[in-house]
Parts: sequence; C-alpha cells; structure tokens
Amino acid sequence: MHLQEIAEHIKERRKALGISQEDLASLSDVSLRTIKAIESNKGNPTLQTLYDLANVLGMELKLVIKQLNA
Amino acid sequence: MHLQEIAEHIKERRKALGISQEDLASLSDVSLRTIKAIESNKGNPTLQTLYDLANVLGMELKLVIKQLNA
DNA sequence: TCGTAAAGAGCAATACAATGCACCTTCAAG
DNA sequence: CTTGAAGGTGCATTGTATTGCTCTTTACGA
Repeated sequence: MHLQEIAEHIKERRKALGISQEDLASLSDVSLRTIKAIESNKGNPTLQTLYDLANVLGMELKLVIKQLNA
Repeated sequence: MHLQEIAEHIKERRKALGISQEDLASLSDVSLRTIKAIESNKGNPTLQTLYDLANVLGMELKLVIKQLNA
C-alpha cells in the first residue's frame, strides 16, 4: 500500500462515515490543517498521527509480510 | 496494531531475514541512527520512513477497517 | 442571488523526526 | 583475556511535520 493510497483510504473512510474534516480533527486531536494536508496528498504523516486518525475512523494499521499471491 | 508492535515487527522481521541494522540501513537508505531509534521504541517514524523499511523487508503497510470479530 | 459549509492552500512559528558522530555495553569467537 | 561485531544512547544540527491564521474556491440550500 503506497503512501497515496493510505491518504485516499483515510479520505474515503471519513466520507463513508459522513463526517467532515473538521469533525475528524476534533475527534482525533489532529489539527484540521494536518488532515487537509494528508487528504490532499501533501503530507508524510508520522505514525502517531496516522494512528490517531485510524483509531477514530475505526481503522487499523497493519504491517504484514508480503504475500506472493497478492 | 500499536506503534510499539510495529517497531517489534520490524525488528523481528529483520532478524528473521538474518540481516543487521547496518545492513537494513544501507539497503533502505534510512540512516542507522533512525533504525536504532525505531527498533528500541524511541521513535515516531514518518510514513515514508516506515514504508522504506517495510519495502526492503518484504513487508507491506495496510490500513484496513477494523473487524468486529478480531 | 446570497449565505453558509466544506475543502484546499500560503505563510510563519514551533515541535520534533532524521541524521552524523562519538561512546558504551554485550556477547561470542579467537 | 582480547577482539570485533552488533545494538543502544547522548548530543547537536538540519529538515520537515504539525499547527494556527488567513484567504480562496466550490457546492448546496434558503
């Protein structure tokens, strides 16, 4: 999963939950400015920031061994 | 997957591949100092750094919706 | 058409990740 | 015991993620 895809997943998931960037900001304690940057692919967020967002969005970060038959 | 677990996964995978931190550093273009910090849980790496390491280690970063029956 | 909500972006300040360097400890091979 | 490989850590520097503030644009409903 590339960096860009991760940003897209965040954005899509947020929309699927029907909340705004502003909502996500207050729920996650990640600043609105940072969320805007991430979702518009301007960012290279830290793991902590990504974790905070994923948590609010009911998502999970996984680091797994690549499968050959993927 | 918590931040600490991710660090541990990196470390375990590196050892399973039988390479040193120094090897990983030169293969990934992430500095040795940064790898040391991450593996000893002192770090909050950026997504790019994590991605570079995962790539060399044959691992993949995933952001998925949490399953209820996990 | 007007007003409002939502998202994108420029700018400056602050916090901290990434890096290089030096040094220490541990541990296994000789 | 000595040596060398590997990992961990303190410190200073550099780069950049994070943040707040402000402004613009877009889209939708009154």
